Amino acid sequence: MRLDIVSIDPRSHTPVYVQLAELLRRRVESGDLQPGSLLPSESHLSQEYGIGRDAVRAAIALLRSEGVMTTTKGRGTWVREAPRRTDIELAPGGSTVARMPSSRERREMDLDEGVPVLEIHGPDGDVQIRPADQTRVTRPQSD
Amino acid sequence: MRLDIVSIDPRSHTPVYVQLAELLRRRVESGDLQPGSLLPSESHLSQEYGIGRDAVRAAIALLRSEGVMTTTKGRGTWVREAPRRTDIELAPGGSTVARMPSSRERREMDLDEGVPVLEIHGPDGDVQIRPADQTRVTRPQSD
DNA sequence: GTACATTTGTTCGTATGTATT
DNA sequence: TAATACATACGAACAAATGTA
Repeated sequence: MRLDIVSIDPRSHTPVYVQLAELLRRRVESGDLQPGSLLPSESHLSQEYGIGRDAVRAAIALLRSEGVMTTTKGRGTWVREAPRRTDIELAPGGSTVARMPSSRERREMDLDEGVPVLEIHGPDGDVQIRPADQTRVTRPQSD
Repeated sequence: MRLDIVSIDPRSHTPVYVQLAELLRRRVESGDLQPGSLLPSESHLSQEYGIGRDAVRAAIALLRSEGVMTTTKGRGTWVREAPRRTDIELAPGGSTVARMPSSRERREMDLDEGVPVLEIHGPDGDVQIRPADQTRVTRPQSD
């Protein structure tokens, strides 16, 4: 049973698209919208909430940038299913940093929006770049 | 050898806003636009390149999402200055993953757009969340 | 303290292009 | 082919934040 906010107030000081994003995020977090499930179309959401299509698109873009949703042109928007993470052992003397990929890297590695990359540096200056949503960097209990 | 794009072709199959983003990114990478420097206003860029303001905003939004630019309402857009990274030693038996922060986390930690967070898990289940652009996770050469 | 100019933010309207079913 | 859905792009208007005279 849900008592969440189900309508949007255009007179609020909070932008309409932020309200919609929060509403949708809450539905994901509560399990009401399961990973893999399809969202209503932009036009549908636009009409359902009585807001402009730009606002719907902005809300979805925000959630995409957080890695919560993923959109396919001509098909629709889904709640993103995060892939399983593979453990990578950080070498002695190694290090790792995270950052957002450039557009080119995102294209070449076929990354969803809102997915960072991990730069894993070995002790000899070698660098490995991996999708952050598929990676967990570990250090073993004892060497 | 590639000649840099210095103008924008509205008939190209590459979207206008992507062309502008690439153009600006190249100017940053080449050092022509230094970190900390102010971009021309959206209206100025719109007129200079003969494109709509929406396209300019989309280009800048793209660069923000990559952590390249940062924008302040009412003031302008700057080339982002990345902070210095602090080393965090990954504990034996610990692990770390990277992801994008939620809107709330971004607000609470005062993170720029396009900045991931690192979840640093200790061996005892404790979790530390740090801005990825200020953090380097290391493992010492020998324990 | 006010008023103003500048700049970014939000929203709507409209049109066209591209991808999928 | 047709219908549906997302992507790009233009214009326009007003709101909100900032800095300055």
